[in-house]
Amino acid sequence: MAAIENEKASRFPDAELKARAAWHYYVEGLTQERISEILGVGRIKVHRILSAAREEGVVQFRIRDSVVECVQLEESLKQRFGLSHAVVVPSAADRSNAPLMIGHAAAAYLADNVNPGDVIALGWGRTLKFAINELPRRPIARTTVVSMLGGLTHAQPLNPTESAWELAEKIGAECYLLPVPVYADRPEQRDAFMSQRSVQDVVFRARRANIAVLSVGSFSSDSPIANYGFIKPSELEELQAAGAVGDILCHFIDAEGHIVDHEVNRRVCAYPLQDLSDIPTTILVSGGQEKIAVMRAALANTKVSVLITDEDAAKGLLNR
Amino acid sequence: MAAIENEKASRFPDAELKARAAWHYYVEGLTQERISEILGVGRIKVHRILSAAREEGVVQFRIRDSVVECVQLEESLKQRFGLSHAVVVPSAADRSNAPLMIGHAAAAYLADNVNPGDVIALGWGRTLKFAINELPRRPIARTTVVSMLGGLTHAQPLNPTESAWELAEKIGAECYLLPVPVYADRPEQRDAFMSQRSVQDVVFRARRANIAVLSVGSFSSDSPIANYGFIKPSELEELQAAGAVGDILCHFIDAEGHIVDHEVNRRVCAYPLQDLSDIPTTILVSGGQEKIAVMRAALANTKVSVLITDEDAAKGLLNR
DNA sequence: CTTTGATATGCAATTTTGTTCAGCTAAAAC
DNA sequence: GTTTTAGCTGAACAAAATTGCATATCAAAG
Repeated sequence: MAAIENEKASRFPDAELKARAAWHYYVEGLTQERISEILGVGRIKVHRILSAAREEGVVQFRIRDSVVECVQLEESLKQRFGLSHAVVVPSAADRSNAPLMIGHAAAAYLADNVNPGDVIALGWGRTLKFAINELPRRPIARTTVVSMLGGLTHAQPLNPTESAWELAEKIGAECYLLPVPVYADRPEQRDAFMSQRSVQDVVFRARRANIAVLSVGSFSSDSPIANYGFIKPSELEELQAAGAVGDILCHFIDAEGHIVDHEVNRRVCAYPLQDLSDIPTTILVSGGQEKIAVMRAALANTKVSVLITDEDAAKGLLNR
Repeated sequence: MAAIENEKASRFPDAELKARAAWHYYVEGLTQERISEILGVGRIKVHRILSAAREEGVVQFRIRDSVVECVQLEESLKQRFGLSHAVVVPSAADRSNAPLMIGHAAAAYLADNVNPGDVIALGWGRTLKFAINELPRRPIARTTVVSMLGGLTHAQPLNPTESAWELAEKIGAECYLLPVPVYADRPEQRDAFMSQRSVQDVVFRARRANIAVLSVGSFSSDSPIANYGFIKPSELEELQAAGAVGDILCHFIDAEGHIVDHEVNRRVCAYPLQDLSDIPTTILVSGGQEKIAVMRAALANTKVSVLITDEDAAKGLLNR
């Protein structure tokens, strides 16, 4: 139970200042120096306040006109994969920024599409983290957030537990977490964990969710699942050798979207992949070149209703 | 009928470029130089594209956390004036920017509160122009915009006709205009104009609106009504001598909100002030020191349900 | 073919913004 | 009382954005 400290404490706890500075800077168009006079703080501090405001999503940038090409891709994706909705954003120029861009779009989508009373089942990933980060902190009545994944033992900045908690806080939701590690040490342990009453209870709640939000992971070197070290490099190789192209909800799947037969997949403490079909709306948030294969796999064998992605991935998915 | 040319033609008609540049700049955080490489245009052109994007409201800045003090003012205003809703934004540091800030808030409010099927009766003013400008260009089904004011004979950039048209275009609404000058030369002419079938028809439509959006004008020197010259300086003085504190829907009113008895008020071609009560939701969008008196007057004798203003004005209204 | 005028482009100077680093303060530990 | 540490702060520098101005481009008119 130890270290889930809410490290949220921002460097500038004064929301007042952040909001005021943001108004003067972004809306009124004043210079940082002028703002420093008005607020009576140093110019550099104004700069830091503004940085923090962006960082924490106090200011949100919204781009209204969509890019023509992206709109066409959205249409094609909907048709090709039977989606009810698709959002395609321009690809990031720097590969590593893809999660930022897609997360931004996901935040906008969620802000518009989460309604009072909704129950959100949440996956995990860098893209989702960005999405949650950019979400407005506006309470939505009677919402619930349920994590579909166990937590990390060594508390990391990017953590299913942390993400669920942060989302819940933003929209003022009740929050249910899986009080187990995402990967048990051995399959029998997993079974023991999962059969616990408290865990079953959370899984049951997830099953009753009306919205699932999740992303997929690839084997690329900067993937968190590869770096955090709870899967050994040797296991990653074995998985790839067994045909895995990536993971969805921490289940490793092959190119057809089927769960690969490997011990790791028997150690995962998560909402069962095949049960996603019980959730009416499934939102898949992922993009970037390196995710194309696993996204195609996920779309092939998992019911996805909404896809939020970028141009690169959209094109890749459509060019078979 | 002459010169209502839609001068909208922006310097950068390519919405594609604007949207792409905005994504890379504001969301991805790239430098303008980097973007110029990606888009294959000059660095300075990128800058100009971004300016245009802001200018035309392709990028929108939204500040989520509100300023504590402003929230308190909102509560007080609601109580004091029996409003159903109030929005208070920080005051602009430069007096002349007040319309920018308040317009921004009004745009956000309208974006959230205009629903399919709504009929919007529209007033006129610089603040409203900014609001419309910042509104997302997103069609809202079956909406209608009706101008509550006549037009200007010498087409000016700031013009009731132009504003209504622009709003209609943004939300994909049908648009009805009063095909007469806002001030007739003589009272009898006004009566003749207003009794025209086409005019009556538009006024009738305005009366059936469910939302009225309007602002008030003061006598300050930078007020458009003073500068555009369709009211003579001598008349402005007479009006003030007669107790007028400003105008609402181009009707000049005294401190109690009653229409001042003066010829100018018998020449105005506009939706009748007292008939505002026929419209369920009336949104008053105005602020800044110099508008306090006329805002108080308007609130005293006109049914206002929503007030969007700034700190200065809010404080002024509350300190009697 | 040249002129004219309107528009677009990029250079260069200037302003604004971002970053790094060393010093300062104050609370906690010794 | 001194040391340690963490957190701020702003000066100085580096990078980026902005603006005025001169030049280029192109279409219509002469």
